[in-house]
Amino acid sequence: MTLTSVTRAHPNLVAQARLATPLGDMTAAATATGLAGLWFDGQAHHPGPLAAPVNPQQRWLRAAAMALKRYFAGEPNPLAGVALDLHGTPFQHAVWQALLTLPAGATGTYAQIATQAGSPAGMRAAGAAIGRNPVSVLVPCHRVLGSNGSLTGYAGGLDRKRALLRHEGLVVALT
Amino acid sequence: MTLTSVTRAHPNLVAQARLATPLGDMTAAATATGLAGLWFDGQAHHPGPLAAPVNPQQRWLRAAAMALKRYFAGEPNPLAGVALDLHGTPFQHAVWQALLTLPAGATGTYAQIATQAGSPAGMRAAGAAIGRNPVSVLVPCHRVLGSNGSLTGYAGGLDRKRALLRHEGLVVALT
DNA sequence: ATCCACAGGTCCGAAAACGGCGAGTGGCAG
DNA sequence: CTGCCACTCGCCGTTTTCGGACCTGTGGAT
Repeated sequence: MTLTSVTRAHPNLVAQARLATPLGDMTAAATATGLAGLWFDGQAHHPGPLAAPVNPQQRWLRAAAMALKRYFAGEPNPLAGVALDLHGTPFQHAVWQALLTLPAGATGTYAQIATQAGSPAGMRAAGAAIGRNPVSVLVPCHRVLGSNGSLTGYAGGLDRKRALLRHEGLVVALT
Repeated sequence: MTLTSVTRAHPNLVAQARLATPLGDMTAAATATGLAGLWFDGQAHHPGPLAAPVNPQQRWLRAAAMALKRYFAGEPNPLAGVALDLHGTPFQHAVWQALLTLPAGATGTYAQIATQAGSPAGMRAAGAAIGRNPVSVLVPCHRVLGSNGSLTGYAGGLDRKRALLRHEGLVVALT
């Protein structure tokens, strides 16, 4: 673990804050350039305690708070005005970028995302990359389902995935 | 488990409504093209809660309501003016189509329907397909009996099957 | 730096199980 | 001999289960 520990968290965070949502409290983190992370408490791949100072007034953290508010109010395009500064491998960036093309109320499959990310056979890898999405909710990794329509997984727990989809007007049956 | 997240009902429903009948309340669903489903509460293979908005004024739902009324009033050909837009496999479509050739007061056997559907040896498969008939009552799956005359089964319960047949003037003994 | 081994996560095809059946068989009464 | 059950077994489309294959990310070793 000598050098360059990657993806655990963004290398140059400058601020963090706590944000409350109908689905539980979250931690947000930002660099000077944009929003870098947004995690539910205790979710999978949570980066753990952050070094950055708490500062809810930081530009991108305020923006994130407003975006979340807009999202849960059902407004379209909640990410407007929020810059993202994500940290990951090229493939991960491609995958996360693909996620952003899914509008609210729509869903995609892992295979679809993989194709869009330039690796049509890499659906499993896409699954892994999606699981590591650093910005929950706003980067809509919850809109990706298995090719048979099953929920298959969510870092924040399947309950939240169901809730998010339901909030977007989709009818979710079970598991 | 491993269930699909989106309901396995017709993919593009646009409206649903509740309809009352002498045999119990039903849920009806329609696409823009025609009536897509009609289920007794709690019947087997009920699709569960539907995504479509409630709208009793939708064209095919009004048509279905009138058709049901005509049926229970004993009028012939109650389906006149009602378009159907059913969702199923080719075989299922063939079976359901075959059902529509049975006039009120007449009965057929599973073997007969299977033959008519193009699969003379597939009576058992026909039974399964008939059980999944999405439009109860109006698509007369209740007019199919075992080759020995037994009732054998009905998604809405044998009591309703008996009642429907009796209403059509048939003398039903038992089982 | 580079390489290698391993873990994680989904799709797809084949195979088996599951029904709203019928026909054929064999045992028992009448 | 004839008729009636109870049982078994073959049928066939659909659904579900299961195992294998593939790509990337991580971390330790060279």
